[in-house]
Amino acid sequence: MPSTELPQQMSARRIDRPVPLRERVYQAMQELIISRQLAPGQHLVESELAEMLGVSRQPIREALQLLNSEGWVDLRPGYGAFVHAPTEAEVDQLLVVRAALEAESARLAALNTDAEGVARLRKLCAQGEAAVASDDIDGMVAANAELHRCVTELSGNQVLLDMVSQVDRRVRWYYTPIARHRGHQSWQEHARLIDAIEAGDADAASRTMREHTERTRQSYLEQRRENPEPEVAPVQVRSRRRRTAPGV
Amino acid sequence: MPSTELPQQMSARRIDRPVPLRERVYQAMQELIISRQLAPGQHLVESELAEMLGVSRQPIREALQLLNSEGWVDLRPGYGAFVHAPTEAEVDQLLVVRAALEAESARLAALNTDAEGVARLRKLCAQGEAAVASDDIDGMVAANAELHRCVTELSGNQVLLDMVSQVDRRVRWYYTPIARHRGHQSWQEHARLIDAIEAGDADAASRTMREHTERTRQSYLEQRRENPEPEVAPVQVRSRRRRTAPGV
DNA sequence: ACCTCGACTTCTGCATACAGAATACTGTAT
DNA sequence: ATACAGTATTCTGTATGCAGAAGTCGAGGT
Repeated sequence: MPSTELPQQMSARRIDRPVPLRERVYQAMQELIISRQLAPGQHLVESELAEMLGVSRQPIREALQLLNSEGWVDLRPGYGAFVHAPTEAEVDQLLVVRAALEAESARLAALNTDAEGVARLRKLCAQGEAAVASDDIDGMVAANAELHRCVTELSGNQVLLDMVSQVDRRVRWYYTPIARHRGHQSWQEHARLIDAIEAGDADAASRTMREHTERTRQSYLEQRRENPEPEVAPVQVRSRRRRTAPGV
Repeated sequence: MPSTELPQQMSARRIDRPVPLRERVYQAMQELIISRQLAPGQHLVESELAEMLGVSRQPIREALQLLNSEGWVDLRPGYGAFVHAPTEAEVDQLLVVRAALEAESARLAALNTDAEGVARLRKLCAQGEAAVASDDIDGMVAANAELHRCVTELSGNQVLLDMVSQVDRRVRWYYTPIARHRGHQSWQEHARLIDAIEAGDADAASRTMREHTERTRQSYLEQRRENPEPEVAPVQVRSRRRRTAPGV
């Protein structure tokens, strides 16, 4: 029974409001997908998920709706849900969109420039360079994500932030190989980007960000070409198929 | 491998598959919101909607999830759903994002330029100009929407198309006054945009689109300043409050 | 051996039911 | 009159049940 009392220690929420189950299911499933425990293409059976997560089908369904609207799973109306399997073309398109949105973020951030924000950026940049120096891939990825997010926050455009975050989650899978591929250069570009933002030079900031994300995209394409399908578990069969009980 | 892969059976896509109830509810509610029959800020009670539309609460809930993820309603976890009431700042931000995405669309469309697509654009442009000539506001809005959509389609980027469509639906409310405000000039700009796309001049196309959407945004801001709240029904009370049932 | 037809299984879609949470109301005290 | 507390009520969140549709498997015909 899911009536398990959990110590409501999440602070991001309003005072003591229980996080809806659907949201926890959403989070859990997103992580299962990112970690490949739910493989791309896999058929998701509601009752199995319900059992696996210890809840009823209802919150599962609602979470699936959400995951669908963000491109994590595909819903075939009469049939079921499938973990979305992004093609190379699709990831490429996502990176193009991301490039456009982030270039706009940088432009607006430069127009909104503010000393405190620039300081945050510098700090993150330093963290990233440190990660490069110690060859810490995960650290690079993390600092990179935070830095980009910070730029978008500094744009002051909440809609933009939501959108970039959404796109970003969908391509997060692909950052690790990219970071491995061009870690050092990437952080030089970040430094120049911050210079432009600090100077309030909107065009330069936009252009620098665009070139930066464009190189990231190129890097992805090269990586993928060298390593076409990065350990994609091949559709890991849905469920043990109970043979029809032979009556005899 | 003696490929016994099912040949035609693969397209077993029933043409008359029954549209899921949740989707019809989604459509219906979106139209109710656009037509202001459900007013911004209004509290949506699931059971009332269910009764109004003649279905159970389940498809209502699923539709609400969808409407929430697209910004049509706000979901307050413990409490309920409310028709989203966009602020001026939010609409402005949406228009900024739209400008960035559409500029990218135009850029890509110019790179992908193709005679057949340009012909479609020209035709839509002619329709729009005809609508301007006959002072047909709705015609202008429709032709405008189709033209912009067409440009994004020509970009060849499906992700971009999805994203632009989503943003576009959220600002559709505001197109009519804008069209009324600057109908004629708008179509001159469209013509120049198409020229740039036809010429394959990506920078010009991008710049033209950006200036165009930027003027649209300015037009919105002016309009809104003249007419701060375009007939927003003020939160039309939720439900007749049944006095405590007087028993027998 | 291949294809077709038919029944079975399983799953989704939808409806209903129940418990807890949040709100709004009412009465009382200051 | 205002503020506060207690109570009542409504609504959401979640679980469960049921019917129909989609897919699958197997048998029989060609």
